[in-house]
Amino acid sequence: MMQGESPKGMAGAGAGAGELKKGPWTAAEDEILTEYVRRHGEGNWNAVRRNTGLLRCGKSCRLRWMNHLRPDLKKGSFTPQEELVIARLHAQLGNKWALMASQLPGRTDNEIKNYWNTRVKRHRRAGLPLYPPDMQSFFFSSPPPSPTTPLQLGRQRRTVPPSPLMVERPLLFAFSTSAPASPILTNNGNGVPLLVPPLSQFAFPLSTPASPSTSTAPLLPLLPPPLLAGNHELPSNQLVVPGEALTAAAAATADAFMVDAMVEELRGDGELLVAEACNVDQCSYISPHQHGHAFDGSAGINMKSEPQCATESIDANQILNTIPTPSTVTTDNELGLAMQLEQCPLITEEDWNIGACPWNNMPGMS
DNA sequence: AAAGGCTGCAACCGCACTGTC
DNA sequence: AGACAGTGCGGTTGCAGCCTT
Repeated sequence: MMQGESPKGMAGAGAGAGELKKGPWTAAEDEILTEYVRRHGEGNWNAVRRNTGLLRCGKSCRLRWMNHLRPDLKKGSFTPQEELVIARLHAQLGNKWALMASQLPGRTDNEIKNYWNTRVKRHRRAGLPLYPPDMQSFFFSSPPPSPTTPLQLGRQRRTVPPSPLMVERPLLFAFSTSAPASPILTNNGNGVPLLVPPLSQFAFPLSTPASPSTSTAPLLPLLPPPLLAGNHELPSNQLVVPGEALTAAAAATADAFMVDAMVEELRGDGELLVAEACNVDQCSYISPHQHGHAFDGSAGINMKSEPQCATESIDANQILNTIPTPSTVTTDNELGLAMQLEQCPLITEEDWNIGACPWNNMPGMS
């Protein structure tokens, strides 16, 4: 029985006036919606119903168009490259499906979300680490938090969910040696304490060994953790730095910028094309309080301003070597990673490499 | 061959944000 | 300033098809 034809969902042809149909879309409905969008363009989805008689709510129309009818959608399963991008994006952003989708042309947030949730289930069942080992070691000096679940996190809407890299991002920053203030002890939402340095201590010191004295050009577009974003509603168990808050837009921009660089990195053939090394003043994460331009109030994904920066190609080892090791920070998560990796001794870096042994060749993977 | 379990995916739901009046 | 509509997002649900026993 089709979902839309179930007694519960039946609100279509036979339904009373004003009733909205639910369930799977029919080809005829698709046709109507496609034709409407072709004529009027996207947006104003509630008008679809008014103008076409389609018994679907605006949200349903939008969803159908965005996820299935858009002509630029890419069909089929994810490529290994895409899977790697998703894993990396998730490592950096957490469950920011829309932002991730914006970096994967032709893919939808729903698609990515479904893929990832499936992956989480598989890996959990198989006792495998969620992220490739190189990412575990690169992004996390401690392991990524376990996949978010409602039980663990509760409702987190607009509260800057603790994405793995958000959680760990401070570790990728060098602290200003001239600023002795203590890091702020906060919480990642899972009850795991985090060390978040005051914003004033964030710096971009990851200069290349070749130019160790020039600290204005970061190797990676690493950004202050959005945990500090003042416009975000933070969970009560997270502390903010008063007066030194980034705006949500700035934080989103930061993520988008970082994602761009990451995708760029993946596009590089063999060599890790890492960063568009920027003068800090030119980078778009700067708070609008400091720079009035470049912030139009729109969300981050549309604000991928092209930094006016020189591009550098840097060997990955350089980056790894320049990332400060937070030797004094040991969390439950770190212990967890050690245990997790120990439990999976057969999974090597090679196993995760594209082509060599894609994830879907792993045990339990189809 | 049949039954039950599992998986992938489409769609819905509720909340939050944004713009307009 | 507040109400409202429109939109976006992430979590969840339910179903069809496949797989296993």
